[in-house]
Amino acid sequence: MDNKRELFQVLTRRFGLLNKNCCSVGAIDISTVHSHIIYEIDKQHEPTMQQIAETLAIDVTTFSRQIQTLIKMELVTKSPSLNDKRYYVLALTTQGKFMASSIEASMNNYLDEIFSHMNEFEQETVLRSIKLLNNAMSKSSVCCTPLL
Amino acid sequence: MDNKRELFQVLTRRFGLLNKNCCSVGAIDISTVHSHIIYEIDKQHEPTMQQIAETLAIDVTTFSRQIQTLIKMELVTKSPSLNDKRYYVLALTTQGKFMASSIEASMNNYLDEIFSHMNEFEQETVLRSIKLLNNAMSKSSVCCTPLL
DNA sequence: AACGATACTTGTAAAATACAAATTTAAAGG
DNA sequence: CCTTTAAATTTGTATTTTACAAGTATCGTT
Repeated sequence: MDNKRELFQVLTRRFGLLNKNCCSVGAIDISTVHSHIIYEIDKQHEPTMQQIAETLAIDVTTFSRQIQTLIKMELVTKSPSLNDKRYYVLALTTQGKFMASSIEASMNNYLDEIFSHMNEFEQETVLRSIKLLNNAMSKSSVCCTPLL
Repeated sequence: MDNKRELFQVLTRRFGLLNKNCCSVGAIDISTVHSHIIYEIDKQHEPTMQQIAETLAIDVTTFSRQIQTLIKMELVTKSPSLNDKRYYVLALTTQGKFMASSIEASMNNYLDEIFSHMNEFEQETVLRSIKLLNNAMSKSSVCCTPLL
């Protein structure tokens, strides 16, 4: 009964696809990575570059250029911190916030649709299990170390 | 209690990391995509280029070059089908099979380690839930359409 | 004021991606 | 049997993504 790996392999792919399909809002099309960046900037309180890069386990130099792109797209702003000019504080523009909530909405739609193929009890079980799994992964040493 | 999205967001990232970390076997370092390709070639019976590309939802032209790389690395072979010369049949070399089973082993280690942070009952529940989720996703229209 | 440490950016070069167009082979229609 | 159409794969080209090494600017400590 050790098809654990197979289950995870398929699930991983599906998640990848879900994230890929998630992010066309209106005319603007956004990459998976960008959507994760926007998600985190929205979630964290006055995050700096490094904070987001670390949360997402992205190389800082790569991240620096990704932010440049997002700024050009007018979704994100980057302002030098007043206390310490080495830091930059990231924030979403109005358009960026709109994008974030659009993605949130479509992602919720996707998930609701997926969950609609299960009964009430199964839905509960699955959600609880994902929490368990997340928890176990956060305790694990082999993965996920750079993540919160 | 609708943190469904958040749960999935984090889980997606962790899966990504797990896959990233999975694939250094000996001196050879392999990308996430390549490991998925090797996994599928190993799993499917005499698969063609298009079959694998479709299973993994990778653009065929991109896939063509990825296979070229894997052939150069001597992990994969590509032989023209006898029935229909338009097709190529993909297979793993001895080295490729070794790579596949090495990744399999290290992936199982990772998963076991993660599961070790849960009790017997939780482990059962989580596994069952992942099956449920996979199943629900396969029925869904919003994601995963190109996947089996 | 000088030192190293920290946050971030650029130089550069490799790899990944995808659209359009080409190539080869097979199947179908007349 | 020949022509046309379709299918599987490759190349041309151009963009994007990535990451290491090295750079710049600022801070804290002494």
